[in-house]
Amino acid sequence: MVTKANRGNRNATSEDVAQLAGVSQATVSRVFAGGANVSEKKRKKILDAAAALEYKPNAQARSLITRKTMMVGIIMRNIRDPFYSAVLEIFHTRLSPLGYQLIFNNSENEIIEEWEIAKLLEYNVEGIIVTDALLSEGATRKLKRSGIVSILFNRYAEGLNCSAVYCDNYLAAQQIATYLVEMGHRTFAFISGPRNTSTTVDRLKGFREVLLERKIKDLTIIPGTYTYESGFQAAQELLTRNKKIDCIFCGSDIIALGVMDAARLVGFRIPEDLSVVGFDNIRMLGWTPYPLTTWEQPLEDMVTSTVDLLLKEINEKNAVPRIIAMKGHLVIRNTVRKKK
Amino acid sequence: MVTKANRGNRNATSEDVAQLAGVSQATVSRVFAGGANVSEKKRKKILDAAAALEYKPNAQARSLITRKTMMVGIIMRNIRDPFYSAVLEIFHTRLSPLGYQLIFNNSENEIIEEWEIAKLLEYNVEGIIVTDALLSEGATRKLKRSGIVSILFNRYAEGLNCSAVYCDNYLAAQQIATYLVEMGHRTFAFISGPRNTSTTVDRLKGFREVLLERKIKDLTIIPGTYTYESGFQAAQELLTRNKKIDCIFCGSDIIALGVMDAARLVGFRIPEDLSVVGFDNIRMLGWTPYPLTTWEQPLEDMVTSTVDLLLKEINEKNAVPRIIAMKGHLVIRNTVRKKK
DNA sequence: TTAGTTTTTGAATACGTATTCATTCAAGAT
DNA sequence: ATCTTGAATGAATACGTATTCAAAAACTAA
Repeated sequence: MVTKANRGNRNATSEDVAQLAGVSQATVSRVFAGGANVSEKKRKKILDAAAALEYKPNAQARSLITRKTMMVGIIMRNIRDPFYSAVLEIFHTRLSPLGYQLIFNNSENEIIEEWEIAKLLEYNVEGIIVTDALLSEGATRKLKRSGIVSILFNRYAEGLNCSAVYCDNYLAAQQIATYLVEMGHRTFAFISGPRNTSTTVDRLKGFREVLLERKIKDLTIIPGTYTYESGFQAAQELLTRNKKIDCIFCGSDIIALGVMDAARLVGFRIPEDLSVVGFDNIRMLGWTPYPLTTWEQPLEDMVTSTVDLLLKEINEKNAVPRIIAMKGHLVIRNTVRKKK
Repeated sequence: MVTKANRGNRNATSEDVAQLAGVSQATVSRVFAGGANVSEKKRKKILDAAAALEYKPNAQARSLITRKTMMVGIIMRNIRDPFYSAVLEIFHTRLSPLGYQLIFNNSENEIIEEWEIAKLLEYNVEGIIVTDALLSEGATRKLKRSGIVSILFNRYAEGLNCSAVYCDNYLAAQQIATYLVEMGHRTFAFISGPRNTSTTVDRLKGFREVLLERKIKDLTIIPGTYTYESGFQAAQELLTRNKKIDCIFCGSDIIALGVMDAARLVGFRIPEDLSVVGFDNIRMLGWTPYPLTTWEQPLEDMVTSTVDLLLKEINEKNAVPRIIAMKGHLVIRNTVRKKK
């Protein structure tokens, strides 16, 4: 038998609570939505009734009326890279206390197309964070028209009308190059991520500029995919050529690990025979086989900025997209040969 | 001016589409909800109108009426462990094509309490997956009462009335122990995860049984936390004692990496001076410094089983909780000394 | 006391969809 | 032509909440 009390085993609603507490549904709502004035006496009664019925507000019904879902979508590439696992963890740590739920999406694509955000649109997320990838023009337009904020993390695109937070790769590459040259290196290789991404382009630009200034021309470029295997394979190629190479600059730490393992396998000692520099400063670098000199991305700060930007754009309708570059710094360990 | 057409910049609704197509809202709904019969002529008109207005169904409104949110919560510990990054990726790969959205939650707790699932309840997820942790009794009861399915991944609890999918640790430990004894080892250490978890208890049981059978009593147990640092430190302790140890069995690959690095640092060669066995078979083990012999968990199959179970319990009201053990197998690489 | 002010409250409504129910429509059988 | 049947449709309703509006209640000041 379905009585008023058990409602066929459905969860209690504000209506049920109202009935038990002897008030109207509106008053119950006022208690749980916060803000509005409710007399202490009734508030207490309502809270008691709610506890008795194990009442919890229904998020779907709520967002239907408030037009706020308090959900954010995150689309990640390369979640298996420890750098990005950390990114995800930190995003959750930041967003959860603000009451946002995080809808996780994995993608293997360099550019996120419309079909990949379709479900997030249906669910009316308030914002979308994209890490290590771009949004297609179509996707960006669609988001804009739907009034959904989007932010690129660790990538940016000039014409795209989309906010971004990234590590200043141009500056980083300049400083890395300067350091390497000062340490006496003359012939370089750069194992990058995919071509034509802001990350790769900026790093290449910064690195090249420094070399040009010093009249060094010896730079081999091998685009890769930010994976261990990609680094391993590129290094094998590089090191079995006739040409001697002083130093390999890697687009990510994971690439660098592949490079180091490949190099050691062919008999190169690091840093005596070959210097290696990474990028990211993932936690693993504290592990003994990989004392990698690298560029630390200010991960926590980058996430904080991203979340700030997200909130700002969610609240300020028509905010102008911003692109924020963050600095980072060189972490010197033990994979770059000292000056002779 | 707010006209019928632009509705103050809100997204188009089924009502808008209906109006433009010259049909009723009900018919529009029938087209998008699928199943029901609609004449080809009108269907075409509706789809055209929907495309013109960029209509997409509103998930919140839909779930309010269908009582299905098509959302699943996942609560993960140790997301930085590559094993669990992979787990997350695979869960997404499996669930996404089924139309489920994945709400990601991170937790550092061994036991998930009620407050950690509260938001997921408000959002009416249809199920909750918990990896590498348990649900508290209170949380389990609450979920049950709310009609939300919960499944433990890689843990189980006897009395908890909660489904689980895990790797048969008892069996695994038995086979590992057998292998190690046959290889001639006699003194052992086991660096486990946290005490009193099913994982640790089962492995210990299996390992001990085999040793007992062979009258070997030399087993030192050090509980840890499934981290590199935990393994590193435990190994340092173990190896600087007077007591000689043949072989260390590690609760996870990541622990084993810490152990190997610590051992090498103290001058032990692996496997000549010390054998090490891991658990999980994470991808990193293909990397050259860590040719770890380990137990492979059938990751893909475990996720598949978990998803199957999840769907089954979501659809069959009152399904009996099931606990599924999966087998896995030994992967022999190069960190266990061969029989003399 | 009374008039005026503020706070508290409930009835009614809207959010955007799926579904029920009754009605219309088209087609096939006689 | 009529009757029967099944498909196609629209009107109305429900899902569970927040919010508006007007009424009621509780204070304040005189």
